[in-house]
Amino acid sequence: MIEGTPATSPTTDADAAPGRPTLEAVARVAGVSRATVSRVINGSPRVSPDVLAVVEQAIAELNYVPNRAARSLVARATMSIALVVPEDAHRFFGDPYFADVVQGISDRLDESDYVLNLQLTHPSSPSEKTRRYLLGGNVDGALVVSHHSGDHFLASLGRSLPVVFGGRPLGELAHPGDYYVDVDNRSGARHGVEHLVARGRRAIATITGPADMPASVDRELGWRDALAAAGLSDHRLARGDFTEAGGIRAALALVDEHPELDAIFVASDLMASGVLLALEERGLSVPGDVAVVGFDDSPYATRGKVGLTTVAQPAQEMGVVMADTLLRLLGGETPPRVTTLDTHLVVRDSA
Amino acid sequence: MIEGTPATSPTTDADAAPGRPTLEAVARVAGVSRATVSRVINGSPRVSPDVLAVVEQAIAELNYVPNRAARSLVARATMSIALVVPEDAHRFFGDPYFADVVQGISDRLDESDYVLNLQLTHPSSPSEKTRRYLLGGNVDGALVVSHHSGDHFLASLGRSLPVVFGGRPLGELAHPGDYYVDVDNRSGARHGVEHLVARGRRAIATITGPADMPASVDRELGWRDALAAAGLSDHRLARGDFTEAGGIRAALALVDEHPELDAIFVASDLMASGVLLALEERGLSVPGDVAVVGFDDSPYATRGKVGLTTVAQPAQEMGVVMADTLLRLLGGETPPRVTTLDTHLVVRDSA
DNA sequence: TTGAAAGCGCTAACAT
DNA sequence: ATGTTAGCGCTTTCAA
Repeated sequence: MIEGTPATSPTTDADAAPGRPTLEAVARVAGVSRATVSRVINGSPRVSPDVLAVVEQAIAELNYVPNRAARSLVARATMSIALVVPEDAHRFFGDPYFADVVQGISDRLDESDYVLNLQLTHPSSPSEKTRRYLLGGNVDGALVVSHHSGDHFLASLGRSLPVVFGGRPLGELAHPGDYYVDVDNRSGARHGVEHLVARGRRAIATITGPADMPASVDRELGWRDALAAAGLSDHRLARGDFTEAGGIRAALALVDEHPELDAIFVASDLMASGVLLALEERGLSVPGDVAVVGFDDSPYATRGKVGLTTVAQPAQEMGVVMADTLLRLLGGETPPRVTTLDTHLVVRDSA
Repeated sequence: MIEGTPATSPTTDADAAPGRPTLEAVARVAGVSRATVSRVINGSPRVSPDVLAVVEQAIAELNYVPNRAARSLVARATMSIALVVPEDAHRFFGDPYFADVVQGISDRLDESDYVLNLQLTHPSSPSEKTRRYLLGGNVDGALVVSHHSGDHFLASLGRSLPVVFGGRPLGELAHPGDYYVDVDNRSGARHGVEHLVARGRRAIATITGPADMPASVDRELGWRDALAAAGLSDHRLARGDFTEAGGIRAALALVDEHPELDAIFVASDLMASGVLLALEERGLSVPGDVAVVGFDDSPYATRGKVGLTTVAQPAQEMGVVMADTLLRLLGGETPPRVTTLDTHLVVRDSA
């Protein structure tokens, strides 16, 4: 089905098979042994310049491409890694953060010989097929990208396979040997809140994400850190769910219960976007009445009328580092088990 | 080699290798030949019930999983298909439409033995690596998901490999033999505009997408169809870019240039979301002053204060059908070259 | 119905 | 520096 044009066939053999050229065909054309061709392909230094030229010529001529399966079989490596996404598709694809992470992963992998196998799985329990796939030696390693990490199978996957997590695995699901790259959510949040304090705000509330997500927990901790350091009260808290609608609900609840609040630190830009809507609804000006600081520096930060001051996290770099860490692991190196990426504050209008 | 825990080893051989069990190991345990085990694995009917039971028992006992590479080598099939995404990552991941398509693809593929290789490429020219990958026999087929399809390499990919496109390849880039699944953008748009007409609107403008996207072109055509049928003028048109900001700009330009307009048919919900913002900015009420109909029925349709009346397209089904078509192609069947999915109008507040 | 044997395309000792 | 030779784990004729 993938017939190419026969083009040039310098050999005298009568057997010209129709399929893709094999290493053996190259060897024949170049007039050398298969081992030599193999050496050329794998960049061995033990090849004389002239032979190398001849072989490369033959390769080009035949448009030869090594057969991955054959190579994998003998090398006992699949040269492919899994991108495990234990999230609802909308959740995942709708989040600019993931877009950046995946782009970073893809970019880094482009420089390698590995390919990416996409595994969309149910958040709380990967399918039997996925499990078998991951454990069945079909990939050399895996990258797990998710906010959740609430699943035991994935949490323990690192014991059977080289795995790098995006974001710190949470609590009991974390294993001492886990590799992961995370952003410094806690200090990022702290800086965001400190900015609020520096702006003279004193009644600073927060809207967190779900309690089962490490990022939520850490950002909440950072909020408390800053308040404690400034001697401020940390009793104004509402829990959101990282959606815009959730942000609206939480903000409404917050202003109703704590009418005195003069600032809100929101754990994500998407929720902050909802907060802005809710505040407008209540006739509260931003940053006049209430200052708002978000988290992510996603496209949502600049979507509304008032630019969102937010804590930027290097999502794409996160992807790059994740891929890089796994690649080094697969290469037999010993990369750092934990990499923590820095955040930085982006000041716009809202605070 | 150092012996691990012997566990169960009914054989008398002294050579227990430590790696994953091979088919041969299963054969030994079951006391049959490798050929028989192979038959069992591949569901051959030529196996007696008792032997089958014994072999299955052995497989379960050893937790045997066939080696993909070995299988691919002999079967001359990789059992993997490429998901080619010639879009900017943000564009792609930020679009709920793609989320659904990919989910659909993934769902359908989960029922097969194929895995998905993610290929993020530059919209206008896939990297050399991607080209070699796709053409080098590394995948059995490819699924191209994009709004664009402005690239020649991808457009002609179908000649070297079974390929199914998501969305009709445009104009000169289309090849007679191409397989694709598309939604009926033209009639969908027409119905949307007809709804506007039925609501008594007469000065109906449109905001289109980029001219190089088939979906844009078709929706514009549908808009014209409806206007022509109603004897209305089709001179109120602004070109957008399928982004929210673009929708805002286009809407602003439209109301300034055609203050008399009483309705806008917008080629995507995301842009329509921007349109709603722009209209509010100008103090125009929806649907009071201006009625708005979007396209997609994405989450954006219900995000704002006023629910968006929109033309729903079955994005997830599109993914399923794409995958299904490719699978049938790979299976030697002859599925329809073109599948056109229906749209339907979802009436909310905006029109 | 079952087994024996011959590869699929490649790499990696081991010779030379 | 280059060639020879064994497989990697599986499927598949061909016999029995």
